[in-house]
Amino acid sequence: MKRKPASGTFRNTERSKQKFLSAVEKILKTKGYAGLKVNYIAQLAGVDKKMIYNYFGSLDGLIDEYIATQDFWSNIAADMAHTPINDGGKEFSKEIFLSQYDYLSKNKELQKVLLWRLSEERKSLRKLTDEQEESGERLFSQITDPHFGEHAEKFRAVSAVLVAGIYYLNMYAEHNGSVFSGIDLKTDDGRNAVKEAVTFLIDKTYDGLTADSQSNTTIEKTI
Amino acid sequence: MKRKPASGTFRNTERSKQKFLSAVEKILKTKGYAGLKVNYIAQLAGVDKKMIYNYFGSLDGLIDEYIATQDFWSNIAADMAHTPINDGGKEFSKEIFLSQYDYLSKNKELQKVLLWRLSEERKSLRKLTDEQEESGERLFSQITDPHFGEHAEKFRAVSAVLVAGIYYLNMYAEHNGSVFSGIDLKTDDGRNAVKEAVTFLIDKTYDGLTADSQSNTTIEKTI
DNA sequence: AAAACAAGACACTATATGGTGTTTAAAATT
DNA sequence: AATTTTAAACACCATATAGTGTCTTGTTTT
Repeated sequence: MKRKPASGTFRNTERSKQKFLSAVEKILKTKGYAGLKVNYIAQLAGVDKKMIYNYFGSLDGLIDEYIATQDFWSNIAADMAHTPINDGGKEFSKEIFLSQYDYLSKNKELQKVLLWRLSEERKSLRKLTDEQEESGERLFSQITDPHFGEHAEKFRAVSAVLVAGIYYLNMYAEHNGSVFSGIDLKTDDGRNAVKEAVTFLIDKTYDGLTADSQSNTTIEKTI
Repeated sequence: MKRKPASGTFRNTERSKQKFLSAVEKILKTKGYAGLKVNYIAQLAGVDKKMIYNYFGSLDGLIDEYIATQDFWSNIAADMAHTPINDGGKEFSKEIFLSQYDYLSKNKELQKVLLWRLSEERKSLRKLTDEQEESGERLFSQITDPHFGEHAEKFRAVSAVLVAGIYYLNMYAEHNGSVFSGIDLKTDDGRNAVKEAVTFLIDKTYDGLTADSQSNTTIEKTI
C-alpha cells in the first residue's frame, strides 16, 4: 500500500522536485551545462541536496529528467501550421530558417543546449537530437523532397549548411567578439544582413534546383 | 647574473616545458579543454606539476602559452598563394571554403578549439579570434569587396553563413549522431553532398550578386 | 673541485565536489 | 489521537583538484 507523497506547507514533494528542475533551468541559461553541480543546484533550489538522490536517484537522473520534460523545439511545431504550401515549400522554408535564427538568438537556454550537445555525450541529449532529426525528416520527405525530385538530397545539403550556419552564428555572437566575417552579429544591421543572405540563398536554391529547372549545369561541376 | 637553464640529461628545462605543452596538445585533441587539469597534464607530461608553476606561473599561464605558440589557421595562409584571381575571387572562395571543410574534419584539435571558444571566455582565445577576423578582413577588402561593390556586405553575410555552417557541421559530426538534415556527415557521400551545396551556393551568389549583374531583384525583397 | 643554483621528487594544505548516514518533525495513514 | 512514513536538516565521508613547502641531487658557475 503506497502512500501519497507529502504535499503540506513545509514538506511538499512535488514542489521540491519543481524547485530542483527550475534551478537546473536557471543554471543552464546562465552558466551552461558546466555549472550543473549538485551543491549549487541544491543551494539555488533551497532544498537539501539529499533530496536530489531521493527524487531522481542521482544528479544525472535530475538532469536527464529536466531534459526530458523540456520541449526545446516547440517553436517549430507552432509555426508549421499557418503557411500555405504551393511553392514547393519556398516561403515555408524561409520562415522556418529565419524564425529559427530569431528564436535562437533570444533563447539562451537553447544555445547552451546546442553547445552541450557538441561537448558531452549523454543519452537524453542524443534522444533530443534523434527527435529533431525525425521532425526534420518529416518536413523534407513531405514537402521539399517531392518538389526537388532528383535534387532532393542537394536541397537537404543546402538546408544542413544553412541551419548549421544559423546555429553557429548565434552561439558565436553570444561568446565571441560578435563580429564574424566583418558582420556585427549583435546589431540589427548585422542580423538583417544574415537574414537577407539566408533568404537570398534559399531563393537561389529554389531557382537552381527545382526539378523542372533547366539551368542546373553548375551543380554538376563540383570538386 | 642569470644562469643558463639546465639542459642536462636528467634536468632539462626546455625539454620539460615542451613536455607540458605537448601534453596540453594531446589532451585538447582527445578530451577537449575540459580535460586540461594540472594533475593530469603533469602525469601525461611525466614531469612534476610543481614545474608548471615554475615555468608558466600557473595553469592558465601554461594554457595561454600553448594557445599563443600554436598556429591553428596555418592552412589558410598556405592556400592563399597559388590560385590566380581574375574571376572576382569565385574559385578562390570555393577553394578556401572547401579546404576549410576538409581541414577541419581532419583536425580534431581545431574542432575542440572552436568549441572552447564558444564555451569559455579567455583572453588568449579572444586574441586568436581577433587575428582570424583580421585575416578574413584582408581577404574581403582586397578580393571580394571590390568585385561585389555595393553588394559587398551581402557577400560577407553569405560567407558568414557558409563558414559558420562548415564549422558547425564538422563539430556536429564528431559528437552527435552524425546525421544532420538527413545527410550522413561521416560518409564520403554525405560530405560530398555538403561540398556540392557549398559550391552551388557560392556559384549562385556570384551569379546573383556580382556588381554589374542585372538580376538582383530577388535580393531586395527580403524579410 | 667547491660553491651556488635550480630541476624535480614528494609530502602537504585547502577547497570543491559527489554522495551517504542519522536524526528531526511534518504529513499521511490507521 | 496514535502510529507510520518520509521530507528535509545536518553532519559526515571520499575523492578530485589547484597550488605550495621542503629536501635531494643534477647542472652550472666560480
